[in-house]
Amino acid sequence: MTSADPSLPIRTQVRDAVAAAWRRAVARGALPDTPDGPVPAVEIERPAKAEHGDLASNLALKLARPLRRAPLDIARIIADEIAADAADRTPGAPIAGVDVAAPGFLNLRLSDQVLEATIARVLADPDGWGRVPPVNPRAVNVEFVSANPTGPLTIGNARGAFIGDLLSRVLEAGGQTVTREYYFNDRGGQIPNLGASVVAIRRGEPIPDDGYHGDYVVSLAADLPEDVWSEATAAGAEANQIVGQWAGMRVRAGIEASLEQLGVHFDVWTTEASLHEAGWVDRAVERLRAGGHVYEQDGALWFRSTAFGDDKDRVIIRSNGEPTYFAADIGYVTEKFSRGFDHLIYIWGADHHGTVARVRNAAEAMGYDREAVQMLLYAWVRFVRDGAEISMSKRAGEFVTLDELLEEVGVDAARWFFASRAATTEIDFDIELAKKQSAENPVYYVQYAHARIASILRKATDASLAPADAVEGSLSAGPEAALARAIVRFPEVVEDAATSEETHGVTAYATELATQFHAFYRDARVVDEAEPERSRARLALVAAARTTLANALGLLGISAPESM
RNA sequence: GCGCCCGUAGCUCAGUGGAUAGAGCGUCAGGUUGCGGACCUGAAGGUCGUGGGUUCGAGUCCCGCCGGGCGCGCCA
Repeated sequence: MTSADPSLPIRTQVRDAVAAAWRRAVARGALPDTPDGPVPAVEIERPAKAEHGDLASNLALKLARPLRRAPLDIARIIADEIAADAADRTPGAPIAGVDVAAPGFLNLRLSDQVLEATIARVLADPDGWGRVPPVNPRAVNVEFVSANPTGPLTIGNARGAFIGDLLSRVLEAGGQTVTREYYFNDRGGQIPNLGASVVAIRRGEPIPDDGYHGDYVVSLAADLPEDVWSEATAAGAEANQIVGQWAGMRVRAGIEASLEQLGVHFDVWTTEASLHEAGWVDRAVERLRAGGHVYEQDGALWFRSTAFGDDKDRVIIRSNGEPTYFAADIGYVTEKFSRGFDHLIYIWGADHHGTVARVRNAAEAMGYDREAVQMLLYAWVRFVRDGAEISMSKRAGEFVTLDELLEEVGVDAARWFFASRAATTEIDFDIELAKKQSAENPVYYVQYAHARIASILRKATDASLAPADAVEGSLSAGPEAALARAIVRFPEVVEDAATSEETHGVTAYATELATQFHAFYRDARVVDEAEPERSRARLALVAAARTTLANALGLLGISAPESM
C-alpha cells in the first residue's frame, strides 16, 4: 500500500514506492536488514533503451554486497513487493509493472493514473509546472561579470554573463532566493589610466603605450563635456583621475545597456570605492587583526593564508599604506553577509582560480563557514572566426564587443550555446559558423516545435475545438505514449539542473521533447472535426507539451515564439 | 618546476560507478493528396589521449605518462 504525493516529481514518487517495497520485504523477513555500514540510497534512473521500461533502479545491485546475496534474487524479492502493490491498484500508485533484468535491474513501467494526473496538473497550473519543492532554501548572492568600467563588454565577458544568469535561474527554480550582483573595480590605477588616454586624445597627443586604444576611447574624448574638461585642466595632476571618473561612468552606462540586451538584470551594483567609504574594508582588516590572523613584514600587513592551507601568505595593506584589491574582497565578503545571505557564489573565469583559496580562507578566518563561499570557475572560450582565433586585448583596442556578437548571432542562439555546455569545458565559438548554422541551430528546432503547437491551437479555435481538461486512457500506447512520458519528466530535469547547478540538461531535454512532439505530429492528426473527442484529448496533450516547452525555454531565458 | 581545469564520432558537445557510449551539425540514401517541410525515416561514422590499478561492473574513481588551457605580484 503506497500513497504517493502527486505534487512530487514522478521519479520521486517511484523512488518512494521502491523504497517502501524494500522496507516491506525486510519487515516480512524476505530480506535481511542491512548490516552496519552505509545504507545504499534508492537510485532511480531513466534507462537508455525503451524496452527497459520508463524508469529503472539498481537497488538490488547496490544491496548485493552488504546483504551478501545474489543481486537477481534481491531484485525478484523487491519486484514481488512492487508487483503486489500494483496489483492492489492502490489509488495513485505510480508503478504499473515491474520486470527483473540481468544482472539485477528493476525495470519499472509507469501507471496510466500517474501519467494522467500529471498531465492534468500541467493543464490546471501551467505557470507552476516545473517548479519543484525547494530542496535547500537559501538566500544566495550571485556575483558575476564584474568587469572593470574601462571599456565595453566583449565576447570574453559573454560566458560569465550567461552562466551567472543561467545559474541564478536554476537556483530560483530550486526554490532559492537569488540576488544578482555586479562589482565594479573603480579604484586602483585603471580608471586614471583610461582617463590618461582620453586626455591624450583631447590634447592631440599620442596615447600612452599602456593606455587604452579602442575606438570607444576616441568617442569618449569627443563626448567629453566642456565643464569636466575645464575642471580637469584646472586640477593639473588630478586631470587623469577626473576625466577617468567621467569616462568610467560613461562606460558603465554602456555596460548596463549591453547587459539589458542580453536579458541579464542585476539587482545590486556595488563599487569598490563604496566599500572603502563605508568602512567595510577597514573593519574587515581589524577583524582579522583581532583574530590574530595578520602580521607585519617589510612594512606591509599580511594575512596568514597559509594557516588555512594556502601556499603563501597574502598582503592586505601595502607598505605604502594602501589596501590591496584582496583587502576589498575581504571587506566585500563581510558586507555581503551583513545583508543576510546564507551563501555567496562568485562566477569567475578560470584565470582567477589562484584567488579562490585566499578569499575562502579569509572568510573562514573571520568566522564564516567557508562552504558558504563558493566560486564557480568557467573555462575560457576560444573565439574563432573562419578557423582563426580572435586575439583580444581591451587595452590595445582589439576586441569584438558583446553587442556585436548579439547582432551577428542573436541572443537566443547565444544563450542556447552557453546553456548547452558545462561551465568547466573549454569551448570553441566560431562566429562565422554560428551565423552560418544559425538556421540549423537546435534552439530554432525547439522554438519551431513551440510555434507549430501555437499554430495548431489557433487552428483548433477556428474549428471551435477546445482542449480537454484531462487526457484519459490513451497514454499507455499509440502516438501519445512517448510524448506524454517526455512531458511528465520535466520536473525531474529542473530538479537535476538545480542540484547540479548546470543547465545543459535542460537544453538536451528541450530538444528531446521537441523531437517527441514532431514525431507525434507526424503520427497523429490533432485537429479533426470528424473526431471531436479524440481531437480534444490530443489538444490537451499538445497544450501540455507547449507549456512544457515554453517553461523549459523560459528557464533558460529564451523566448518561446507564437510564430516564426 | 608547482597547482587547478580539459582531452569522448569529421565538427561542436552531453554522459550523476551500471544494460549494446549518446545528441546536434555535417555526409549519404529516402519521405509530403492532411493540422507550419525551420519537419520526418534510415545509414555510415568511436582503441572514450595513453598505460596501470580499485570494483561484480570504469568514459566516470585512484596513480603515472602524453597533449592543450590557465594561474603561481606589495597588479586588478
